[in-house]
Amino acid sequence: MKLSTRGRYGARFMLDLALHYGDGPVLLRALSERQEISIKYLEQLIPSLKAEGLVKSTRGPHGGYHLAKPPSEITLYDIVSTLEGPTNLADCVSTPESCHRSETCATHEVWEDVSHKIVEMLCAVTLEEMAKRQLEMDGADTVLYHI
Amino acid sequence: MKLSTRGRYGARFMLDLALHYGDGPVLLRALSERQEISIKYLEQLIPSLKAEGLVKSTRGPHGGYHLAKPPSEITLYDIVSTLEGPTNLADCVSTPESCHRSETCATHEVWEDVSHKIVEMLCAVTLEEMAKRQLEMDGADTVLYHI
DNA sequence: GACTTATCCGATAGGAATAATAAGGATTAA
DNA sequence: TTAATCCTTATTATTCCTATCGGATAAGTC
Repeated sequence: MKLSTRGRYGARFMLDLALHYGDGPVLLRALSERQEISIKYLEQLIPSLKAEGLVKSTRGPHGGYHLAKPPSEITLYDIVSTLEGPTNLADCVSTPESCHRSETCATHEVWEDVSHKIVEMLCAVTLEEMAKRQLEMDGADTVLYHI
Repeated sequence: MKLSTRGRYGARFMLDLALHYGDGPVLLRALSERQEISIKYLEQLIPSLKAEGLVKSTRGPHGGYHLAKPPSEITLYDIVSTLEGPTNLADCVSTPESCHRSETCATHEVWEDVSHKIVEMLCAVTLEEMAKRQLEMDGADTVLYHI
């Protein structure tokens, strides 16, 4: 039922890139410090995100990572499914042949229905929207601190 | 993202009881054979379901298990949350203090939103509905076999 | 062309959770 | 007395998660 750190850390990584979209490459070390996630762990997630065409990189000095597309074109579903595989409640949803009961099992149908709705919800959330939300939260904080 | 076997097998166990609701106690050995789940594993799940008031038992000869309430009053959420704990995408949803970033993290808000909607979906599915679905599937099968 | 900076790649390892089985005996009720 | 649940303990394999180390490769910089 829970996401693993791959999906959760990956979402934070991508959100950070979205917040710096258009500013040139983001230095991994700086991102790692902001998000409090080890560089080495992020390095494990990045290849999948690159292969999926969500992230690009620039090597060498002043290099780093940046989104491969505008934040409005990247959804939470893209990120989570890339890093964790199919976002289903049970394996029988994506591979019905994994359980010989699939065709005659009412629970299979229910897992399918709920899983499909979860996919819809994740698809509905874009990085643009998340970045907006983050900026609003940061703004609210600033106001509080200045009282 | 996936449910564990506790939630999935638990759902099958409860659905089987729902299908025999009103017929007296269901013999665990018979249910175990129908559902292809070992008795010993089911015995691990049952105490939680009893403690939550979802299942009752009758000991001795002709004993077995039966639902503690009508199938219409038991939801999939009752079953899954009893057997797997909070149905959240991240721990920070149920226990925000588990991550010091919760208050200033946009991903936290998103996990919260999606998790709440998942809860709503699971609450909307009753055992009565699932039993109905199962009977319809079985009926369809029967028709096919008789062609 | 040497040097530096940063990404890239592979291997590994501890730890936790999951999944399933097993054995044996206590308890209850027909 | 017998058939069933109930309860405890143990064990075992397996997978997943998380994190870290060391070095290879590429691209700018001087």
